[in-house]
Amino acid sequence: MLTERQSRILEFVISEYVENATPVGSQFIGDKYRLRASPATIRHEMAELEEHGYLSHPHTSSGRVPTDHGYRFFVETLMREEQLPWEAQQTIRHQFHQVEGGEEAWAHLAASVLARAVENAAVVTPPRTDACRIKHLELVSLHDATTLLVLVLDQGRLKQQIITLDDARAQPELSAAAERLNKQLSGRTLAELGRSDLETSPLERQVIDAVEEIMGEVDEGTLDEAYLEGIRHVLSQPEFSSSDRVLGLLDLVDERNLIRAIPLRALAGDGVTVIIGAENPRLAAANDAMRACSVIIGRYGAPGVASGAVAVLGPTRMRYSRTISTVRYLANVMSELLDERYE
Amino acid sequence: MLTERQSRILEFVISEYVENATPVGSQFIGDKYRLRASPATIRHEMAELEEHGYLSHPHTSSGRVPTDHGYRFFVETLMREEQLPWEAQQTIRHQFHQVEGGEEAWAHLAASVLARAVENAAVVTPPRTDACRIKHLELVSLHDATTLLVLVLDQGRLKQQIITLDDARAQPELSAAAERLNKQLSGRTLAELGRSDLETSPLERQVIDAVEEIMGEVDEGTLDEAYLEGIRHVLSQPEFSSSDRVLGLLDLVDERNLIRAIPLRALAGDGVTVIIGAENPRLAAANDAMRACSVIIGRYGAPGVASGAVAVLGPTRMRYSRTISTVRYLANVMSELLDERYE
DNA sequence: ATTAGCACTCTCGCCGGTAGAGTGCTAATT
DNA sequence: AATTAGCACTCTACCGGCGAGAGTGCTAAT
Repeated sequence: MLTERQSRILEFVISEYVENATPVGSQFIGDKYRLRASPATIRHEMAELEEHGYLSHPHTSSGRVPTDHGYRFFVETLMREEQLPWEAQQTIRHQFHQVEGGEEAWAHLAASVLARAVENAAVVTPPRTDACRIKHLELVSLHDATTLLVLVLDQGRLKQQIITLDDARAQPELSAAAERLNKQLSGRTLAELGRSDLETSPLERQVIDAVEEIMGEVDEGTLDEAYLEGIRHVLSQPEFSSSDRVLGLLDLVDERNLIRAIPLRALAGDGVTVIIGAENPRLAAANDAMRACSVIIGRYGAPGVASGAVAVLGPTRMRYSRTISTVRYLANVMSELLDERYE
Repeated sequence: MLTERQSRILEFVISEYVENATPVGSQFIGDKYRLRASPATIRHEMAELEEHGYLSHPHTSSGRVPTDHGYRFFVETLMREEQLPWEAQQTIRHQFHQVEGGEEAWAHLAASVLARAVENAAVVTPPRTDACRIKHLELVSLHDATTLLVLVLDQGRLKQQIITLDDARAQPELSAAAERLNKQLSGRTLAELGRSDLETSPLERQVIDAVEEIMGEVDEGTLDEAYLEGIRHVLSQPEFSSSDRVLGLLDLVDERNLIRAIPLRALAGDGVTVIIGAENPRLAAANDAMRACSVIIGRYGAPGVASGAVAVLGPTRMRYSRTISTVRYLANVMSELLDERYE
């Protein structure tokens, strides 16, 4: 494995490269970090690190650059996760008290806060449960047979759908139907809905169909609802100065592909996951520009009750320590707030 | 004013520049458009056009480029608005039948369709009325004193807010309160809410406060709800190849500034409005990159009942005829659909 | 194991030269 | 009076060469 000195050199190269985005040379490292070794020695060590795949060479005679492998080693063993400064913690907490809105607004806010905190792009999904339950439904006549179905699910999720009934119905009749359905359906999940032992009128049947459809979508947990903020930060980094790379990343953003590409669901239940560069084949295949990016993902909420994900997307050349602790902190804050709000 | 030939030359320069994004010279124009005139003559005319401010010169010896003024003249007098090809019309109509969702989803879809159709960025706001009316409200107990207020407004708009009551209340009590409030408030606007001649319990008072807050926001017509799609198209144009300009535009996108900067509200009631380059001082001041952009805005819906705006943002070097007719067509389609859905 | 020394490589910025596109002006033509 | 041919001029874009600088890899000495 790596000697003490090699580790230190690797660490220095990474922290230097992260800061300046330029390949770093042996002399510079020796000077700046007061290693008791001449440039030649450091070169020697660097060559060794390169053999092990931790560093690489843009071309014959320029300084070293970390590889994905190098970053991985850094994250795994070299880096000590910093405590998020108290001030930063306060800033984040403070911003959450600004808005009292639905969960969508909440997730949106979180994405925005996170993007600002880590100066990279951030993705946050609103909290979702695995199998949601009906809490309440309501029918409101809009116009002729056009009717608004309002569905309140547990954890305060709210869905609406406009349905067109077979015949026009007056509001009192709709209200009566809604009341009957509420008695029968309240507390049920989608699965329990299916085997409907309940006798139904055609009107009620139609409403139930719509309810099933909505709950199917919700259970499926469409990631299209995720919020993305702050791509601007990523694109302003020097590695994306060439315009084709910019366009590559924008493709992801525009078509919501980015969000689909990030395998939020397939994560270890807790803790923070780090995906560096081309490590995840799905991401790398999705887009060329992604190969120069890392993704840090954390989960919040309680699995099985209500949970969501927060993620940061940035260049591989990223301040991992800072980013990881911010993601972890934000996930914790969101879990707390979620707890406060519902049982 | 301009002679016949000058007009033609101006038209040619614009159409050529729009297509190729390179300054266009006298010889080229003469060759391609079979003008019965030598390059020298055309140069002469171009010099005249430049004096009048319709064309300009990147530097001493390169072809001409249209100015904002030139585009304006083109849009005003030279251009004949093309009928949108039947095929394009069908494509647009077709896509609208895909989704039956809330108005948010609808506006989002429209933005996406429009962006694709004109290959530029598109902004669409969901339909809003000037003064909305309460149709129905509902209270759902979530946890202790934490309660979800669901508010159905006219035209099927739906708002939710989580409120924390002074004391915990059971669901039956909440339902009863909701029913009482429905009887009293149904059909009222925000203004009519204020002078509440109605006697209220503390619980009801609290709910009414929340309702007022929500309706205030809705009436205000927060443009944050607008949907933006397709910036990618704009940024891939050659005029945005330099990365600082890219960042400039992204600033707008990211912070929703773009949407705020576009003065959707301050428009002539009907028809399509065209803002070219720096013509609108607010836009030009908002962002440097905007000076190279034009905005085409159309309204849909019936003013006073429910209306919204659709807009396209693209480089000043844009296919105005095509864009304008697409915006107009889309606005008409959306008006129709809105009519169908509600009275 | 470390290091000094040295040759080597590659980038980057700079200079100058050239080809090409296009203009503006003037004087001749219609 | 409008048009045009002719010509000098200007500016850009591109290419090759050159030197400085940074950094490496290797070898031989410590």
